Amino acid sequence: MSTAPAAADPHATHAHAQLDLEHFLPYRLSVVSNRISQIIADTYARRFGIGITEWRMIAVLGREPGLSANGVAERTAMDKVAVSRALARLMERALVQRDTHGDDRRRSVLELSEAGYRIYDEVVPLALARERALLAHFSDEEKRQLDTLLDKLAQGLHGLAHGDDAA
Amino acid sequence: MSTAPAAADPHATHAHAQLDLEHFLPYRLSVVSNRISQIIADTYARRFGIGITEWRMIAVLGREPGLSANGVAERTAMDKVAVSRALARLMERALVQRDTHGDDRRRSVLELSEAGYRIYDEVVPLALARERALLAHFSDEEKRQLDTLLDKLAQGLHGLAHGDDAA
DNA sequence: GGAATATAGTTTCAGCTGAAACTATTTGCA
DNA sequence: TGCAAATAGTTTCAGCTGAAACTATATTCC
Repeated sequence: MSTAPAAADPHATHAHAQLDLEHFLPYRLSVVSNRISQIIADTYARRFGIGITEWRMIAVLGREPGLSANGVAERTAMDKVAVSRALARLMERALVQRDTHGDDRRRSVLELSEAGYRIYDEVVPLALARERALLAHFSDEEKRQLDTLLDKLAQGLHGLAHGDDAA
Repeated sequence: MSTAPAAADPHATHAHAQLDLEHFLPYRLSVVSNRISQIIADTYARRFGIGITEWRMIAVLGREPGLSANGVAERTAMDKVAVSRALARLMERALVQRDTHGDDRRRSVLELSEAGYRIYDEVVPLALARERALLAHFSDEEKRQLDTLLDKLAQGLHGLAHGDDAA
């Protein structure tokens, strides 16, 4: 906190509780994460005309063809409404083909079209390059740490969700 | 990648590029961060009827009374439209008072009302408790690492924003 | 077999969001 | 002084989002 100009009002320094947003983990995480997402989304939008949701869908379908819409939702942390809408957009542009599952006609069977794979093959190296750029100044040790810490944060969330009255 | 079921389609294993969303940093950051924000937002909404934007505004005004709307925007990483709307909601509920700056009548001078401070004083300890809960299983060393790594990620972003054609 | 329940996916609705346009005020400068 | 440009903040508009309702199909259980 090098530049923090001390708050002038007595309220801030006396009676009241204190919390600096800049040092508050959920805030910092959110800011960093949203900026990264925004930068990436801009690139995808400009170059391919797709949003984050579409990109995620293309990414999982490129790796696991034949997934159902629900399967996509599970693997992308998106809800089924978002998946349904992304699917509609992708089908409109003929980037994804939909079939119906033989045994269960409620279930869709999704696969990238040739055009979809062309985008996939272009976006994936770009995404990986972005990730490398993001981590350009990280040592191998730091990358490992980041990996571990993110996992640990994710784990901790399960317990956190319902601790509403505990303080 | 312990549980990855090998993709069945030849597309996935041969010719095409490969990227696992689960191991892709921007995706993981986004998922963790959004889940944390969601959990916190739910709590604030249920207990105080305020959203994340309002909470951020209350947080900075509690610490730095007298900020302008622009000052709030700078300190919360929100854009001025979001600030304007959060301000409208907070004033409607009489949680924030607005005055006009003497020397520059465009500029607002914002401060929490008594009711605003009451919420601030209730929310701050709750937020800090949430943060502690999130980091409950982190050693001091891990907390330091997380701090450092987030800073480093944030720094790296400045250079990333315009590297559009580089691959 | 057939009613009740569950599941896959879509649509509707109401609220949120950012970009751009707009108003009001101040600053810069001839 | 007075006009052009900049700044603070608000409003408008168009698109995105999640919850809930809805359709269609499948499963359970009598």
